Formats: sequence, structure tokens, C-alpha cells
Amino acid sequence: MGYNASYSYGQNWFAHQNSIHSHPNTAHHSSTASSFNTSLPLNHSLNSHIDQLYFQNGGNYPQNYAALPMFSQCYTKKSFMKHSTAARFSDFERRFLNSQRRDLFTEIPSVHDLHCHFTSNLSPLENKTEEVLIPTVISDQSSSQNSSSPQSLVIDDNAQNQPEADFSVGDFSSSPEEVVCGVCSGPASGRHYNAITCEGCKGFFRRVVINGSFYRCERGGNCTITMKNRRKSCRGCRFQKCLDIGMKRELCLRHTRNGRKRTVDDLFEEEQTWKDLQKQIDVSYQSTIHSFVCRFYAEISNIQSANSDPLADLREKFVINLEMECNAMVSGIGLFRQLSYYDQNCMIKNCIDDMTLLHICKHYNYSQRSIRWPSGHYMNGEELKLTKLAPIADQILKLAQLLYDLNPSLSEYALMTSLRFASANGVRDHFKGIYDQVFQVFKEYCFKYRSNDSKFIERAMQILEFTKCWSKQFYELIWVRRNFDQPLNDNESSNDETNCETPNKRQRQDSPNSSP
Amino acid sequence: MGYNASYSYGQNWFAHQNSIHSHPNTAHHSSTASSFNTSLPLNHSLNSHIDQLYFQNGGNYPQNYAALPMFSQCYTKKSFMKHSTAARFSDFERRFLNSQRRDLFTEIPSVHDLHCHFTSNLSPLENKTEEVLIPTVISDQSSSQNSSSPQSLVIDDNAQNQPEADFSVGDFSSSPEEVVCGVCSGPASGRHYNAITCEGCKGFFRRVVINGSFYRCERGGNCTITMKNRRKSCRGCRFQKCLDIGMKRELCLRHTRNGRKRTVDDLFEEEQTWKDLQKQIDVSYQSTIHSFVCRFYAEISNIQSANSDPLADLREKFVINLEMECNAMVSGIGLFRQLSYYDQNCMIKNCIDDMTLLHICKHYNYSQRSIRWPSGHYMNGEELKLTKLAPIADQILKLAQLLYDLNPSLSEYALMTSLRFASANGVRDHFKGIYDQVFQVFKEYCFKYRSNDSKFIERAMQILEFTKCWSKQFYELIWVRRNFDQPLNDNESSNDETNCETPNKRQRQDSPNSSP
DNA sequence: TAGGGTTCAGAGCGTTCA
DNA sequence: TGAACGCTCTGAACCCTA
Ligand SMILES: [Zn+2]
Ligand SMILES: [Zn+2]
Ligand SMILES: [Zn+2]
Ligand SMILES: [Zn+2]
Repeated sequence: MGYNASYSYGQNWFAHQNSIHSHPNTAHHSSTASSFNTSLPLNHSLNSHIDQLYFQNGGNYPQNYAALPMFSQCYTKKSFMKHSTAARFSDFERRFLNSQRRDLFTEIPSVHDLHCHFTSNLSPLENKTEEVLIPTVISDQSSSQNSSSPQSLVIDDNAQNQPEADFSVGDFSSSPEEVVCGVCSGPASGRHYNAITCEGCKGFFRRVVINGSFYRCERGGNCTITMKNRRKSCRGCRFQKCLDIGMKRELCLRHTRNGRKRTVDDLFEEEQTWKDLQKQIDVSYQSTIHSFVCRFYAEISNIQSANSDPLADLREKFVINLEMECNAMVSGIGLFRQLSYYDQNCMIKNCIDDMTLLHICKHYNYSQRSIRWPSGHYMNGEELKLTKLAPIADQILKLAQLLYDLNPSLSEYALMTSLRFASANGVRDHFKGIYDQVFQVFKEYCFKYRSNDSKFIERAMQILEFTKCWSKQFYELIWVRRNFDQPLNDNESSNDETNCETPNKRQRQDSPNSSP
Repeated sequence: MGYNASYSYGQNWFAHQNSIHSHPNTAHHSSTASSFNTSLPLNHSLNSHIDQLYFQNGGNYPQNYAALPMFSQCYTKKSFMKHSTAARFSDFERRFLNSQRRDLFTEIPSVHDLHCHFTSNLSPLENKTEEVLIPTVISDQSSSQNSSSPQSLVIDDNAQNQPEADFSVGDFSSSPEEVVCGVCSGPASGRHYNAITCEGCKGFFRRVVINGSFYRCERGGNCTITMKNRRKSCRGCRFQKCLDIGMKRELCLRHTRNGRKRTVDDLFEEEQTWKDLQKQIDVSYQSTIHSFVCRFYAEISNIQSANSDPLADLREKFVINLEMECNAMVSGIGLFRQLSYYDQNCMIKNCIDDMTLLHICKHYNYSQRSIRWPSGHYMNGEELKLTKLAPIADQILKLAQLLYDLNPSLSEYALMTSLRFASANGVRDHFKGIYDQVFQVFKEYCFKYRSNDSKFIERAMQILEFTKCWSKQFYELIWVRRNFDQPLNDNESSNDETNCETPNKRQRQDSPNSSP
């Protein structure tokens, strides 16, 4: 798994989880992790369960967890190959065997050939798996109180297998997840969109992807999908489960942007094109700006925050240092190296106010409706209005609320930051390629990890715009007026509406002129 | 033709009609029978209709049952041979047969055994199984008492050398309830709201559920519902029978636009969700408003209630504190958190008068026809008319009487309170989801705990409306006029209708957009 | 042959109107 | 009131191509 983690997923925050498990599969990486946000809540609790399944499966992790990031990393091409060739029993095979095995294997000796034909790789671990896996793998995570259907499933399954338990175990337990649909536990009909599913779930997934519909669960997102209830069950949960077990929207041709039929490998390759840049941005952001902001906010906890001016530290320490960190971050991203050093500086100067505002508003306490400032103070709207930021207090709070609602991940913060850099005045005009590339990566990233929230990009861009709109006034209030004790009213000449004039001019005159 | 008839139509509720006729096994026919419901009206006799379908289908089993495992298991090689051109096979069956037949039947010498096995898998047990299996396969999930053991499904397929009359008779005799309406014993038209019913009973059930009507039997509840008398028979018993045979009110989709359906399995989960919200509301209400009101009323017992003005405490202490408690309650309910803090405040301000009125009128002494005020005074109608509340004294008393009649539980008070919040002007318009959810919970709660009183919701809503109607005047009388000794009549300008303007505007302009 | 896409009866809900 | 119908979603079977 080592290199997987290194070049495709190492940058995310699940990396540490990965390192805990050392699954033997390496080789090619065939699948791509599905949305983080959805699998996030599952992760922590599933580790042990998955490990158990892992061993029960004789080295192959359960199909329906394929999309969990740590699993995707383990899901190698090799294991996939092994599966697909060795033990693929679809609908009819299974039914055929289930019904006929007894007769075939006990009464008719010559059917042994057939048996061999169907027999898959046995492993000592697989002895007792079938009765565990088939009925429970999918349903155990469901509500245990809803016990009617799973129970009956278990019972009759056992009853059928009773006479020749040894045979059936050897036969099928090696890949029970390939026999049942990973979504609804019904009989699977093969691999569809990168997961073993039944025809129904295949069609369902396809319809949802093609129609671009999005269903939200009305019941908390824990609905159980079974073969019986799948027709009428919560579509949100059904689709979520599709994604969870690793189905890829991109494998629906209608949903691709180039219309070409793609394989999982193609997906993987495609992902590399933007993953590299995304990872670079991610790493660079986390090691500079993010870590600085975290450190800064951590340290102010220790310092007595009795400073009379909540904004003093902001000016003196936070912004100055943040600018340096921005510089460092930009330096760490190859894409920006086509800008001269001077241009980089201009770009950062153009963005530093936005960055400041953004990274302050990030520290929002929802329940108290207050923002924690670099000084350590928590300030709500009223308190903010007592400072010299009063004119834009509402805007700042709104921004914080918007950010809170958006709830971007670290990687998303990184991308938004880069996007803000790339859209700095001058840069976006003269180096449109940079902006386009970053935006492309952002789009791809959101396409992949925020697919259930079609408005995510829109909202993110809105926030960036909003920040850009008010950062200049923020800058002025922070920097220009040193004497914030004087009455504020005569201060805001007419800036409320025409807030971006002065900074604008400033930006224009020192926007980087086109070099290389 | 025997087995054709057996598995062609055996599993649906028209089977018995079908089995009466012995159709010759005619030519194969690519199954293009038009949908039942559309072709039904053409021929009013079900028999002829089915006959027609039978011929149209050419003896092919219905598509949607083909993949049921037990059915596939019954599907013998022989029948496949016979119908290979016409019959449909699942993906794998088709592939498997195409690819493997060659191997199995030509290369492997012992295939004949297999074939034999496939063809006539005779066993003494199998004689009468098929008629049991097929019809119950589909229906077993409907009624739990209809215990179809899947094992029995495996042993069958002997039916082909039986006279079809036999098992087809057995067919429907084993499950007559699938053919007739469970309520009126008329011809059923399918499964509706989780029971096999006719169109009439389906419509009746839906109407009753949607309208929330409640009928009580006047003859002891043992009326017989038949197809002939159902129109004029006791509606109470008819509805009761509907419920008895398993029809679920919850499957009447009240808020969904299309044919979105939910199964019985979902109902449980559904209950969990509204239960969650209901509990949250309950807890929140009891720990804030309820406990405050109780405390307040308990404490005034100790205080000398010789205060000259019975309404003084009301103004000064009760309302102010109640507003805080409302704030606390709302904060404790996650559903309301999508409202900004400011919106929450507006909402509460919009409701506080209703809350006050409601929680005062709650303290009604029926025998004395008097209300206990937060001041500690018991005031009946006459006494009330001596205060500045005189203009609405009658209304207040009526409200108290209505509340007394309704006699809501604590949980119901909690829900009514939340409902009043959610129906605040502005909130109900811009956050209809909140209102809908709370109302849904209220409905569900009443469905469950007030099912014997179908008018409960109606009456509760009536009370809320009534409160809303008079609370403004109540507010004015309490707050605006400090000198309540002067004549009151010039007071009521025209506020009764235009009572909620300010909150409306306020809410609209900063209603939070896009919450996560 | 695997796995894309397509087809179209069928299930079942809601609505209509005589 | 309920027969008839309109509607959406479903999925088993099928078609097609690499
Ligand atoms: Zn499925
Ligand atoms: Zn759900
Ligand atoms: Zn009926
Ligand atoms: Zn009756």
C-alpha cells in the first residue's frame, strides 16, 4: 500500500488511518476513493470490523467498503484480477448451485467436473464465513431492531446449506460479496460501475447519475437497503450506499465529459492529472498557512488575552506572518513558479487581506455566533461593533456563517486559497492558465468529493467573491486608521457602498505586468 | 401446458381465474402484453382479459418474477429448451447457457446426468409444492402469518406431469386472500398500502387517512363488509378492517409528489426519525418553558398575592422570563438551528404573546371556571372583566375551556409550542420545511397516541389559531396601555389583522441562505 | 465475455369524475 | 364512491462493443 498512499491519497487526512493497516495487496491501484465527506463518519468505527472482514475474506476486503479511503488504497489491481477470474459467481450460477448442489455432489458422481469448474480458490480462513458473510455483511450495520428480514435470510440460508455445509463453504465463501449485491444484498448480476451489484441497483445508480438527481435522506441517513425494500426505500440512502461500495458516477458514460467509454484504470489515470496538483497545493497549504494559523491560535490560548485592543495582535503579528506563509505556500506550488518573484509578491499583497479575513472567519463558534480573533477574544456581532471593524461587522459575521455552512475541508481550504491567489488582479488576466488549472482542479476535486452537493463550488466561489468584496474595507479599517478610539461615524466617509475604490486602484497600479 | 400455467400466472392474484381455463400451449410470443391496468377496462371480465394476456404472453412467465431465486431454481433445463426462443433469461443465465451449454452438454460425457437431473428432479415431496410456492413467493412479505418457507421452494418442479387443474386449484386455494380484497372480499386490484385490496377500499382508505376523518361504529364494531354493502356499510368498521388487514396509513404519501413509496420496513425507521425530533422537542420544552412555568406558579403560592395589580407580575416577570425560556427551548431543537440567531429571535418575538396566553390559560379551574394568573390570582370571567383585559375576557376564558377540553399531554404542549414557533410569520413562509417537519411530527405523534381521537389535531390547530387571533390584542392590553383604568375601546385600532408586519420584514431581509 | 447502455412491462401512488 | 387513468420509478432482460 505504500506507494498508493504516497502518490494518490497520502495527502489526505485519512493517511494516518491507512498506515495503521498494512494489507498485503500492493500492485496497481485500480479504484479511486469516493467522496470523503460521506465516508468520513463511517471510518473510525469501521476499522475493526473491516479488519475482521478482511481476514475472513482471505485477504480481500469486502466489496461494500471498497470506497472507504483506506480501503481503496488497499484495493489493488491484483486483488481485483484474482477475484474476477477466480471466483465470479453470478446470479444463475449461485442459484443453480444452491439448488442442485445437493443432488449433484452427493448423488451424481460425474458432476465432479462441474464442481471443479465452479470451484474457486479455497483458503483455510474461509471455512465458516458463508453463514456469517452472506446474510450479515450487508445487514449488520442496519438497525438491529429491524430484525425480521435479515433473520429469515440467515435461517433459510443455513437450512439450505445444512446437508453439505463443507461443499458450499468451500465453494462460495471465498467471495461471498461477489454473489450478493453490495447495496441491497440481493443476488448480484456482476460488476457494475465498479461494484458488484444487482441489476436493480445498477439501473438505479445509472438513473440517478444520468438524471443528476440528488436525494437526501429524510431519516438521518441510516436506512437499511434490502432486496425487499429497495424499491420503495429511501433513495438517498440507496444512492449513498452505492457510492459507499465504490460505484463511480464517472463510469456512466453519459456522465462523462468526453463521452468516451472509460475503465477504472482510465479513471485512475485521469485522476492523476489533477491529483498531483491538488496534492501539491494541499501539502503546501497545510505546511504553511494552515499550520501557522493553527499554531497562532493555539499559542494565544496561553498568552493572557487581556490586551486592551483585540485587533492589536492581528495587525502586528498575524497579518505580517500570514503574508510570509502565503509566500511560502506559493513557493511550494510549482504552478505558480511561472510567476516572477515580484509578481508572486504582488499577487500575495493583493490577496493578503482576503486571506486574513478568511482565516479569521474560519474560527466561528456557531452556538455563540462569535468569531475567535487572533487576539484570543471571542467576539460576537455586538462586540465586533465596538471595535473599529464596526462598519463591516455584519459582513464579517455573515462571511463566518457562510464559511461555517460550507464547512470546507482542509483540502478545500487549500484549493480555495490557491484559487484566490490565482484570481488576483493581474494574475488572472495575464496568467489565465494558472487560474484555469487551479479552477479545474477545484472542480475535479469537488466533482469527486462533493458530488452530493452540486452547489458546493458555487457557494465556495460566492464566499471568495464576498471576501474579495469586503476585504479591502477590512484592510483599511485595520491598517489605515491607527486611532480607533475616536468616534467611528465620521470615519466611514462613504465607504459602505464604494468600499473597493482605493484598494482597487492600488491593485491596479501594481498588478504584475506580463513577464515570461 | 401445465407448467406454463403454473408459473406464468401462478404468482399473481389473478391466478385462480387463470387456472380455471386450460389453455393449450400455443406458439411462442415475445411478451408484449400491455399493462394490466390499462387493458383492464377494455374487458370487464377479468377472465377474458387474462385469457388474452395468456395468449399474448405465449406462456412466458412474467418478467419481474423470473429472477427470484426460488423461481429460477424451479426453472428446469427442459423448460428452457422448450422455450429458449421466447423465454427471457437473466443476464447470467443467458450467458451461462450460451457459453456453457457447449461444455456441459457436449464435452463432458456425464452431462446427461446433469440434464436428467435438470429435467426431472422428481421426489415424492414435490407433488404439491409448486402451487404453494409460486403464489406465496411474492406475498410472503406482506403478511407475516403467511409463512412461506423458502426451503420448500427448492423441492418442486414436478408439476409438469400433473394435470394443471390440480395445482392450479391448489394454487389459489392456498392463497385466496391474494385474489380478493382483504376488506370487502371483492376482486382485488393489487397491493395497496401494504394489503391486497380492491380499488374501492384503496380509495376509501386513502380518503380517510388524508382527510383525517374518524368514524365510529354504532353497532358494536362487528359489521361485515362485503362488496355489495361496502358503500353504505359502517365506515368505522370498514376502516378498522383496513387497518386490521395491514393497511398502513403511513403509506399514504401526503407530502410526496409522485409515486414515491415507502415500505413497511421503512415505517419503523421513519418512526425513529420523527421520534427523535419529537423527543428533542419534548425534552427541550420540559426543561425550559414547562419547568419555568411550573416554577413560577409554584413560587407565587408562597408570595403574598396581595399585589394590587394582578397583571403586574405578568408583565414584569412572567413574559420576560418566558421569552428567555422560549429562546432556550428553540436553541435546544436542532431543527431550528437553520434559522440564524436573529431569525430565531424574531420568531420568538412573534410568538411570545401566544405563548404567554397559552401557558396562562393552561391553568384553568374547570369547576370554578377560573384561570389562575401568574400573579397567583384566580380570575373567572367577571373578575377578568374588571381588569384591562376586559375586551377579550370572554375569548381568554373560551381558550382556557378549549384547552381544558383538549387536555394535551406535556409532549403535546411541546409539539404545539413548536408548531406555533414554526408557524410564525416569516418562518412559515421562508422555512416551510421547518413547519412541515414539526407538523409532520405532530401528526405522526397524534396518529400514534391519539388515534382514537381523529379530531385531536384539528382541535389543537384550532386552538393555536384562536390563540394567534387574540394574542395581539392581549399583548396590547398588557403592554401598551399602562393606565388600564381608562376606557379601553379606543384602544383597538385595527391591529387584529395587521399584527405581524414588523417581524415579517425583518425576517425576510436576512433570512439565512443555503444551510448545509 | 465483461460491462457498458437500452427497453418496456409492471408496481403502486395519486387524481379524476361520473 | 370507485373505476379508470396518469404518473414515476423499477429492474429483468436485452443489445452492443471493446
Ligand atoms: Zn442491489
Ligand atoms: Zn435514508
Ligand atoms: Zn375492497
Ligand atoms: Zn360497524
